[in-house]
Order: sequence, then structure tokens, then C-alpha cells
Amino acid sequence: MNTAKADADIANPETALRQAGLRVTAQRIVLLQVLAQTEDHPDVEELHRRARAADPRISIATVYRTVASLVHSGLIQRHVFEGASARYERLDDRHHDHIVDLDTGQIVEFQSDRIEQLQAEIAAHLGYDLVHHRLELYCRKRQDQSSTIIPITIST
Amino acid sequence: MNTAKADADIANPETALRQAGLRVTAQRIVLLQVLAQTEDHPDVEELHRRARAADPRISIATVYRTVASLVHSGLIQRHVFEGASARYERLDDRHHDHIVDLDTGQIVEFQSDRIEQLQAEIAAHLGYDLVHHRLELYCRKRQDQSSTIIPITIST
DNA sequence: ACACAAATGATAATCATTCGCAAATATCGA
DNA sequence: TCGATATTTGCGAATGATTATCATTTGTGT
Repeated sequence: MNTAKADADIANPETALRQAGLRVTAQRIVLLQVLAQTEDHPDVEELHRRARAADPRISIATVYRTVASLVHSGLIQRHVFEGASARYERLDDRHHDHIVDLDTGQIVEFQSDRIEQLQAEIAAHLGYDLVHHRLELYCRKRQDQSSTIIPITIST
Repeated sequence: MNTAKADADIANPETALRQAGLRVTAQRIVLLQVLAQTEDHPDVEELHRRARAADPRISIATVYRTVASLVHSGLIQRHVFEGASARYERLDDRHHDHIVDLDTGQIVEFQSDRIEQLQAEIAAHLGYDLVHHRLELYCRKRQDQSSTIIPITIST
């Protein structure tokens, strides 16, 4: 489970794997390195492509299996945006949600403590503990040119 | 597109279909009736099962095609919760989001104007118009017994 | 270095969903 | 009301993403 999450991050693949109770294999290290470097939200096929650059012997099946373990261990996150296949990103120190640009497919990350807090309150009021959530804003670029706030990240 | 949404709802299948610019077929009427009656979030297989009760000749392919048109016409909504296949529900007068009980799979609907408003604000601040969104709270029942607020709906 | 459990690669299987096409049907105008 | 025509349907095949199988390879603790 998530026991390793506190002090191990993807920056040290071997340490992260050990702390997650996973065996340290060449394939997992490569994938963690790929995920550590990446600023976007690659899908399995893209991860496979990038991992192959480091080690051409890694199979697509292993990519599927590895991302599943890494998600389970709390090292990375899985997203399934509408009409697309699953994408992955490393679990950041600070949680964020996503805007999906309906025209370009571009993904913009943002965070809002107020929304986070409201979600927890709502769950609590209905008798639940919030474990995790998914918030995706499907948007189009506003026509006027004044974008007032700079987002955390923009990626694909 | 969504031109029919304002005055046609699922309660009058034929009218709704005509206003959506769709041909009135027996299969579509049956499916709209099923969706009008239902208080839960059936998937395609379940819709097929229920539609067959009224007309045994309806095929699964038609159910897929029909829900796609109905979503496109703004008469129903599609949800894809984690680890499950797509589910559908009629588009209510008032929008709501969902809590998914991680232990039971039960779905609880709720609404929060404040969250809706915050979402629009965030999108706007980042230079976007919010078209639609997806908010799902994955939760577990709180252990203590006092559930303070009564949710809109509980269904599966 | 060894024994054994776990992970990998290649490929087959599965699942949800979509497609292709001939037959059936709704719509619209005469 | 009756066709002509474009849509829709049912069936089964095809697809795309993901998972399972299984023989082989590889970590890990001793």
C-alpha cells in the first residue's frame, strides 16, 4: 500500500522501489526514470516508447504491469480523461487537478485549496471519509486575450 | 446538438427525439422510457437487459448507438467511474456530482453550488470557458454513526 | 553461490465498444 | 395513402486497450 509515499519519491528509483516493497528490476528503474523526468502525461504506449530508448528489451506487458504496481504503491497517478486511454504522471508533493482543452487536448494543471476543502466537507457531511477524488474541467480557450493567472503547468 | 435540451425531457420520448432531430424508432422510445424510469446508473449491458423486457428484439449495438446519440443530444449523461464501464443517467434539471463508495460501489449524488462556482472561476482565471466537468469523490463510510446531511439520492 | 519466489517477454485471451453491411423502417412529398 | 430515399437496425466481425498465461529469466535472502 502507500507506506512508502512519505519519504520515497521517484527521484531515487531503487530506494523508492525498495520502500514500496517491490523488487528492483532494470525495467522498473527505467520506467521510474522516465516518469521522473517527464513533465507531461504519457500513456502506456508513449511510456513504452520512451523506456525503450534506455532499454530496448522492455515489453509493453511489463509497462502495463509496472504502472499498475506503481499506482498501487502510490508512486504515480493514473488519469483517464474523456475519450482517451489511461495516462500517468508522478505523484507530486502537492496534489493538483486538471483542465482539459477540448480543442487541443492540452492539459493544464491547477490547484485550489478551497475546492479540496469543500470536497472533504461535502464527503464528511454525507457521512464519508474522502479517500481520493477526480476533478477534471473540460474547457475551451476564452476568446479574449487576457489570461490573468499563470497555471502551475501546461503539458500534453 | 443541444438545441432540444431546454423544453424537451425524457418524460415524452417521442417529443424529445423529434426535438433532438432524431428519428422516432421503437428502440429509442423503449430506451428513453427505461432511462426515464430509472433512478440508478445502469451500464449498457443493464440498459440492454431492461430494454429487452419491453422489446426483446433490441440489440446491444443499438443500445450503444442510441446512448451515444442521446448523450450527443444532451438528453442523457455518461459517466465512467474508476474501474467500471460507462454508465448512463438522464440529464436532470439540476446538475449533480457523485460520491463513489469504494467498499460497496454505491453511488451517492450531491450538489454544491460553491464547488460549481469555484470551478468556473478557476477556469476563467486560467483563460478558459468551462464547458463541462467531472467531479467524483471516492470515499469510505465514516465509522461513527452520525450522518448529518441527507443526500439527494443514493443509487447504484 | 543456491533455492525459490517474483518478474519478464511473447502471445493469446478478454472486455467494452465500434464497424460493415444487408435488411428493415421512418420520414417526407406526390 | 403510397412510395422513394435516407436512416436505423441486427448481426457478427473488427478494433483497441488491457489482462492473463506460461515458459524462461532474474532478484533476494540464506
